[in-house]
Order: sequence, then structure tokens, then C-alpha cells
Amino acid sequence: MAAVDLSAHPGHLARRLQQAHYLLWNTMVSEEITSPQFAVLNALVAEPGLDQRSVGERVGLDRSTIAEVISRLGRRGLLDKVRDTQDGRRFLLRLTDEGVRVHRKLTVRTARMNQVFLAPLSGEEQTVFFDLLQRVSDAAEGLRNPGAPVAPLVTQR
Amino acid sequence: MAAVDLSAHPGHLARRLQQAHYLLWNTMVSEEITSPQFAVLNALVAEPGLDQRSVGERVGLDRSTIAEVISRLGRRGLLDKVRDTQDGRRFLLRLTDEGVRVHRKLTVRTARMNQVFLAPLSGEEQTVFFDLLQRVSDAAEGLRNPGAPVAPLVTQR
DNA sequence: AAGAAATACTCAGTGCCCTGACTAATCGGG
DNA sequence: CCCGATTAGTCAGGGCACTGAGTATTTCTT
Repeated sequence: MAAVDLSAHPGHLARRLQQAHYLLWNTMVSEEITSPQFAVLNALVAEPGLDQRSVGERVGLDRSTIAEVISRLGRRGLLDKVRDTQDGRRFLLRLTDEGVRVHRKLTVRTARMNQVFLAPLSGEEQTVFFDLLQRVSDAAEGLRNPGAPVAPLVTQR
Repeated sequence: MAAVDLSAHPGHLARRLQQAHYLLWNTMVSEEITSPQFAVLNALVAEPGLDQRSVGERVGLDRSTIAEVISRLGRRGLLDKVRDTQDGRRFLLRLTDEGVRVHRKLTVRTARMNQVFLAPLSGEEQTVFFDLLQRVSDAAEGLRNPGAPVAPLVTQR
């Protein structure tokens, strides 16, 4: 009766979009390296020697998640992690040769995948799509913290 | 050098969109019930007595994930799970009174949240946004399986 | 009626994602 | 110089999401 149509819920659509992407990535790009892992490799190609926190900032991952992703990439031998001698809190990250090689290979495949992913949209629609996606995300990002916390669902006794 | 701009990658944008939504949901809707959990409640308001698999289908979750989500909702006392006497493989799901109550409360909050989430877009843009999101997801969904598996990154010796 | 195939669900394993609490190191003022 | 605040990273805990393997039940086929 009071049920709602989920297709009018942006959150639901966002989740579906990500699932769709995950699926395509798995079949067209790699079953070993994930999309967030590629994002990290990419950030380190652009700025070698970055520390963990900064990489997380570039790719949009919090301190805990970025630590996990980096540890996995380290285990796979795609990057090295060394203490910063200037600031003993930091770890400096740098791709290994293998890391660079994998990044290069994935860059090509990713481009192909993006084409397939966006194929249902015309060129103009693709531009609009990026724009809308970015604007909504940026706006929500800007809303961090300031709001008062939600009232709990159940009144605790 | 060969680094790519992530803002041109729909997968990255999809992930950011979901993160943004997660954040907003947490502050505006509930810290206890998640968006996928709400989707399940909603499906069961629409069709009480559905089995697990069908609920998963409605909300877009695979068998394993839907099992976890349902088990959590069960632990919270929001739904009941009983063996189908007609078909001993199935579990039939039904919301408890508390489940219905929570769904009603969240429906209101979710509507408010959606408004805030979409506020950066004009009414017309919102329509376009939904349309593009849906078309891309549907298309990728349709691409399931058929493709040959990706070649592995490293040639195993 | 018996065996094969399909179906609903569970379980183990991997990975992403967040929060909150903690440790270690650095930095800033007095 | 020292103490408090800030900052980088870790760790535990909860939840989402998938795959692949396994169990039980039903259904299809012969």
C-alpha cells in the first residue's frame, strides 16, 4: 500500500549503477585489480611519492579504506611503501615497475570499457551525464557534518 | 605522465555518487537502517509473503547479500521468516508491525533526503538524471555473462 | 518410480566502505 | 623546552556486494 517506487530513488539508482559498473569491469577489465585499486595506481602515476592520506584524498577514500587497498596492492607487488624520513608519521608510496606495467595495461582496457558502458548514451548525453553526476556528488560532499544528527528510530528507554 | 583524469570515468563518478548518498542517508534518514535494508522493507510492504530470492530480484541484490540483509532485519525484529509449506526450499518473508512502523517513518525521511540530494538540479535536470542513470544501468545489466572472460593480467607460469 | 536437472538457500572467502577508538610522531605556544 | 593539539596511520567492528562450492528440496524426464 504505502510502498514506494524505488526507480524514483536516486540512492537506489546510484547503487545499481555501481553494480552495473562492477560487473562490466570484472568482465572487460580485470578480475584481479578492482576499479578503486586502479584509481590508486593512477594517482601514483600522476604523483609518485604521495603519502597514503593524499592518495585517499585524490581517489575519494577514507583513511581506513585506503590503508586496505594499499596493503593489497603492496602484497601484489605493485607499489612500495617507505617511511618518510622527513616526517616519521607518513608512508611514501611509489609504484614498482610491475605496478606501472599493470597501470598501462589497465588504462587501455578501461577506456574500452567506458565506451561500452556509456554506449547507450549519445555523445551529448554523456557530457550531461558527467555533469549531473559531478554536481550532485559535489553538493552532497559539501554537506558533510554540519547537519544535526538524525533522531533515533526507537526511543531508547 | 600516462595518468588519466578520473572525473572522466563513469565508474569513479558512480562510486562517488553512492558515497555521497550514503553520507546523506546517514545524517538525514537513519544510522541504524541502511538504504538497501529500506529497499527490502519497501518490497515487502508492496508484496508481503515474498521469498528471499524474489525480494533480492526486486531490490537488485544477489542471493548471498540478500540473505545477510534479511538476517539483520530479522535480528532487529522487523520481519518474520517462515518455511513455505508448499515448497520446502523457500522462506516466506513478512514484515512485523514494528517493521511496518519503521518503513512508514523512513518513507517520510527518505523523501526529504531525496529532495536535498537532488536540490542542485533543476526539475527538468532531475528527470534527465533519472533517465540516464536508468538507461546506463539497464544496458549494462543486459550485458551479463555473454562476453568471453578477460585475459589475466599476468601470464601464470 | 528413479535419476538428472533445476531451484532456494547457506557458507567461506575476498574486497570495498564507513565510524570510533587508539598509537605514534610532529608542531605550536608559552 | 615542554605540554597540548594536530596529524598519519592502525585496528576492531558493522554493513554491502560478489563468486564459487555445497546442501536440501522440488521438478522434469524417461
